[in-house]
Amino acid sequence: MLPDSPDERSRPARVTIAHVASRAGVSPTTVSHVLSGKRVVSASTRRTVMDAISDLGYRPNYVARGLRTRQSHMLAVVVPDITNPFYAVLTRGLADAVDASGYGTYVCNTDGRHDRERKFFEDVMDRGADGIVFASGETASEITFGQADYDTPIICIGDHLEHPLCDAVIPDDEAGSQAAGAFLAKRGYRRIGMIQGPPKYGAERTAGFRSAMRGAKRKVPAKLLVRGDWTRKGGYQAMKSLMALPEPPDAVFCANDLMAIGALDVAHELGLEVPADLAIVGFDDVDAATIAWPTLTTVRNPAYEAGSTAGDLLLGRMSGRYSGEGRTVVLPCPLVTRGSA
Amino acid sequence: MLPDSPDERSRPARVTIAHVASRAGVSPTTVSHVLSGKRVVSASTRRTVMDAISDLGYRPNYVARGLRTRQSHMLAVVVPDITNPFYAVLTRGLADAVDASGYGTYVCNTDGRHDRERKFFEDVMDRGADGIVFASGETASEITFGQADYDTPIICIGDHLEHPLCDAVIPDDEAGSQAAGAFLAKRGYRRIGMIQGPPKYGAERTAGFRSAMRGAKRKVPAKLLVRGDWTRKGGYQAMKSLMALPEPPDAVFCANDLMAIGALDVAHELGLEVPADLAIVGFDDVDAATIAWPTLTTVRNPAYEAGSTAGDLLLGRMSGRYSGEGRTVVLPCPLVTRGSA
DNA sequence: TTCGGGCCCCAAATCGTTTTGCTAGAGTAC
DNA sequence: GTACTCTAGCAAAACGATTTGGGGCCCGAA
Repeated sequence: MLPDSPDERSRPARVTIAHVASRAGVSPTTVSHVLSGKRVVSASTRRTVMDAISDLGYRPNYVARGLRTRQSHMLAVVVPDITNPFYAVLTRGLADAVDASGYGTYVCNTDGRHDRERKFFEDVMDRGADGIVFASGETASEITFGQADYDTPIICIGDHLEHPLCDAVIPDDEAGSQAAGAFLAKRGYRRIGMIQGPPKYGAERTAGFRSAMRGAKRKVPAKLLVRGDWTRKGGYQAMKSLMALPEPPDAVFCANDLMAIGALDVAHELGLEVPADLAIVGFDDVDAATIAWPTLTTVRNPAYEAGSTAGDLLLGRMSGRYSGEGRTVVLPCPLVTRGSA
Repeated sequence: MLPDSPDERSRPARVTIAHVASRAGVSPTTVSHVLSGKRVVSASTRRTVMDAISDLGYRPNYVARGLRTRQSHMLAVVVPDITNPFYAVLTRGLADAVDASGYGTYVCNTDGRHDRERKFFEDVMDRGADGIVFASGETASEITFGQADYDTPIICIGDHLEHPLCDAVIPDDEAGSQAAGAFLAKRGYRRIGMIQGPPKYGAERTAGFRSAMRGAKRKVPAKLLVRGDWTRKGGYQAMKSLMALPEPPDAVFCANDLMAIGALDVAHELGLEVPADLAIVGFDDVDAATIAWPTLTTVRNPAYEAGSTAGDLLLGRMSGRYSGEGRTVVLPCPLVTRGSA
């Protein structure tokens, strides 16, 4: 079959506001006004215009509009990896919050790399995003945003940022971790250990745990505090080392669910009963927490709420309803008890 | 603290190509040419211009550029729900494939609703997306794209679409399901059942399974073919009904992993040994498949590859390297054997 | 009759690029 | 000196909307 008739000059030019205007016998100005409602036009003219619009199948060109109005009605969300359920849910929360106001979302995966964070930051600025939510790990604050006159609002998730227009929404990691520790203590576990995140990360989770131990008058030997790299495998290895101790723990708080699942793996491997022989608590409450066996007791990290409050904060600034200095909202991280502790 | 000095007219106007030009003592045209390289400019002029650019911190305005060139360097991906790991991974595959070519991705969640599919389709057209990948469930083909002269390339994932510029990438559900069925038969299971998707959905998976049973000379009693709604709970209920049969199955193929996990739930509940008493096979190979206990034998649905081939197809059309009629690439779905069968 | 004031609508400038001719000048060849 | 070809740069017209300062027209009041 041949591609098409060779002479297909016939492709109808895109229909613009000018076509509508000429068909309706009015000026482009008037068409614009019936569309935007920024000035009143008589009912009869409005009808004529509307008819012309639907006859011609006119659709406004957002790019042209954006050039003039300096608004893209697009938000950028910068995350380490959309494949990570936490960020996927966060993104969804954001999208849902702003969808009704006509904002779409543009997603960037940084893999936690600074160069990519920076590149995407510039990319979305140049694209004219109306707002940015920055959730790229804990490294956000290290980004240099340059000294330019950014009047684009920015929200940081999980971290602060020194910038006048920057709001922050942060989960209350410390309180959540404290609740987890207190829960284990109250359940009567004697030797409670923790698998932390890598050095310099997740300090609040460790702090919350320590505070809980202090509150319960429990000593926590240095040997019972080990580190993992957030992955299932890392959790597995860390747990292995804990269980190899002369006096292994009878309960372990893991700084995230993936590592907790790794810890569960070694419990299975060792033939231990969870939670009778060994209790395990995670952090995040990802989907997998209910799929693991036994189901994982964990601290809920409110990804969806984080995304949607970010959206609300952004909406507030973009609409001009709020224009003060940076706000910070902290989200509670409740303990959810299931089978593993 | 007061908002700012009251008279802050001082906000420096955005620096445009004209500023650069005047600072470098050349015309905007020349600046544009050094940036795009579309015409040659002398080395000395180029240097002057580049210096002016970095002195002023000029950054090109993508919106204005897009208006003129009719390119947004943005791709839209329309999925039911980014929260679903399958679509998250697909989106990531797409993003990775096109990132190097300077394309970004705009994500739309339809929740499988036709009205939203349609709305987002128009939205991304009006936004001037350079390409669209449509992965919104199995309903894509029912969308009416209108008769407009869309010269925007579209890729459908998992389904075809009657449109000259539309390519399709579809996973080989049938072959994958057949492999799963054949595997169970070869392992010597006697009564093999299946939990299908809802009516009218996932027909290929059922077909593959039936074909495998025919090939292995196994009869499959109608009672052993039940339906679920893709969810864990649905799988749980379907499995319940299967096990309540006078002659329950000793192996079950589930049309997706979530339902397989639901099936595992009832095995646990009934105290059955998996796979000794009961074998279970899923479809998709989501992350959770390796978290379930025992780990799930399943058929791999290549989400990442689907996304990245979609990206490649798009790149081919957008660059003009290909402009023929709709292509279809089918992706193999290999069986991955783990603990549950 | 004139003036003031609503009501509708229009012309033209603008947003920040890219893309065409076009031209001035410099270098050859005859 | 003429004719021709390059080279390097410029002016101006797009691209498709929004925005703003007017300006007819009509009506009622002075």
